[in-house]
Amino acid sequence: MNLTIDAKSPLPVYQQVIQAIKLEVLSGSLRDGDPLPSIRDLAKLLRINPNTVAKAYYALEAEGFAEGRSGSGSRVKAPPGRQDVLRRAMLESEFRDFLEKAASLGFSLEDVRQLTERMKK
Amino acid sequence: MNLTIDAKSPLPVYQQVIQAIKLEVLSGSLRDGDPLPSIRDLAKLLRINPNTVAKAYYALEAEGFAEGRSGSGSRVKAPPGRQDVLRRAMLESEFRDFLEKAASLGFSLEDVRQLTERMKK
Amino acid sequence: MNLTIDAKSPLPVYQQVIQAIKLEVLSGSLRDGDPLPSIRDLAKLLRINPNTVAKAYYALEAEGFAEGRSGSGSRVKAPPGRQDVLRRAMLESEFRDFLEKAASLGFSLEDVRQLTERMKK
Amino acid sequence: MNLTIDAKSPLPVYQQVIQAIKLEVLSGSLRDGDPLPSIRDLAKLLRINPNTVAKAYYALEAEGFAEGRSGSGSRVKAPPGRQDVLRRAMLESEFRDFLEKAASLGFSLEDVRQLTERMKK
DNA sequence: GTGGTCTAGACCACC
DNA sequence: GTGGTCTAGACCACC
Repeated sequence: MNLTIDAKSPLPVYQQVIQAIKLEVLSGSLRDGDPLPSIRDLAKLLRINPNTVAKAYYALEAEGFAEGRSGSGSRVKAPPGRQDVLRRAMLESEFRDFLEKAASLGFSLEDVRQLTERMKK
Repeated sequence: MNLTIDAKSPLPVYQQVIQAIKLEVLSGSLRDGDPLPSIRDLAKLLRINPNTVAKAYYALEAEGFAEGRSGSGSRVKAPPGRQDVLRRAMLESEFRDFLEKAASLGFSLEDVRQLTERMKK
Repeated sequence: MNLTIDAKSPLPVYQQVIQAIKLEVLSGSLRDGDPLPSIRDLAKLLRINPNTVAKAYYALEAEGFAEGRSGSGSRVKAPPGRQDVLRRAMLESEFRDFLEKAASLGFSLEDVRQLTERMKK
Repeated sequence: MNLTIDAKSPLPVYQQVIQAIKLEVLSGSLRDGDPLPSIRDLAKLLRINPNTVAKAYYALEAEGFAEGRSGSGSRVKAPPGRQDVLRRAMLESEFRDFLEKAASLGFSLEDVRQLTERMKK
């Protein structure tokens, strides 16, 4: 678990927690059955309120990314479907978002391609 | 002016308006001295509250992207500095954000480069 | 809207609110587009915390039974599918639950039928 | 003894145990003086914590449905009063609850009667 | 006014 | 210890 909270982000804190954990699952850092930190521990670590973590965990459960029983902690539940396909889909979705912003700044896909070439060096 | 509002976005509506207008200026669609739509017109167009537009215009003035007196409408004020340099800087900043997300999904710059190659075709 | 909260019920308060509103929708008392009471008003009416009502409304939105925008209140969203079919399905599901309890008490469907006959009179 | 525990039920586990045993007594499956399984055995069988079973047994004793000293196991104590009268009372109480739910869905006693007729076939 | 988010702190059932 | 629920009260964006 390697996640940080950006209090200034427009994305609500509990959604940042959701995103971060989803990414860990999709990138393979967290696998099916792995224990998640307890609500209180994660809250302490991130210096946020336990209720906020609970809200995130609750949403993760509703989306099938976690499972928790009273008294025995929460665990990761990798969603059905191949993880690599989901990862790829998320990457392409993010890339399209980026291309849209680039376009509104007046840059083309070719400009972006050149940017990647320059950064490689 | 070609901007749309996403009510569900975590980014507050007035900030979406600010961003959109800044992009228009940096991309050259809006130039120094161009008139901005009246608060009422823009509010009607975007179906948002005039107060929200007013708040955005006020912020744009504070940042030096617009200037206007009540009664005579608002006008674009292109910030000092070369627009193309600013545009480029924004592109690169957005690209770095995207690369960070890609990295957290486990993808490298090389993976992204290949993605641009595939999209070119 | 005619709902009461039973503080002693094992069913959490926010779930009681969810159930009650779903029933109103399925029974036709609340129709698509009808306004729901504001979170604060309903909280005052039921003498519960606004957060608890908000949690219920949030869940109703997630399930497609309501829709709410900041600043303009929440509205009922009747789910797709014929209401009468859903109502009937809920009735039968509740009836099966009841029959199960009756069975564990040692009563048969026939006993239940006789009970309905006696109550008719 | 034929009882199952639903961990997701809003009814606390220990209360589910209490209910189940009461039903066994009222339906005559368990009779005055019959031995109850040991706390450890029942806990193992239901895969719940022995403390939870102990809590249920303790409550049953308080309500006069069981009696037992540590070391010698617990025994059923059928409450005074005719069992069939109690059974009937519980059935009718459950039925009234069901009718209330049916009513809130917009169904009448007559609708329920027709439902039992259809299920008979 | 409206809903959305968050903190601080409490109590519960279960472990 | 664990998660689940709830209250009281705050601040925010939007109306």
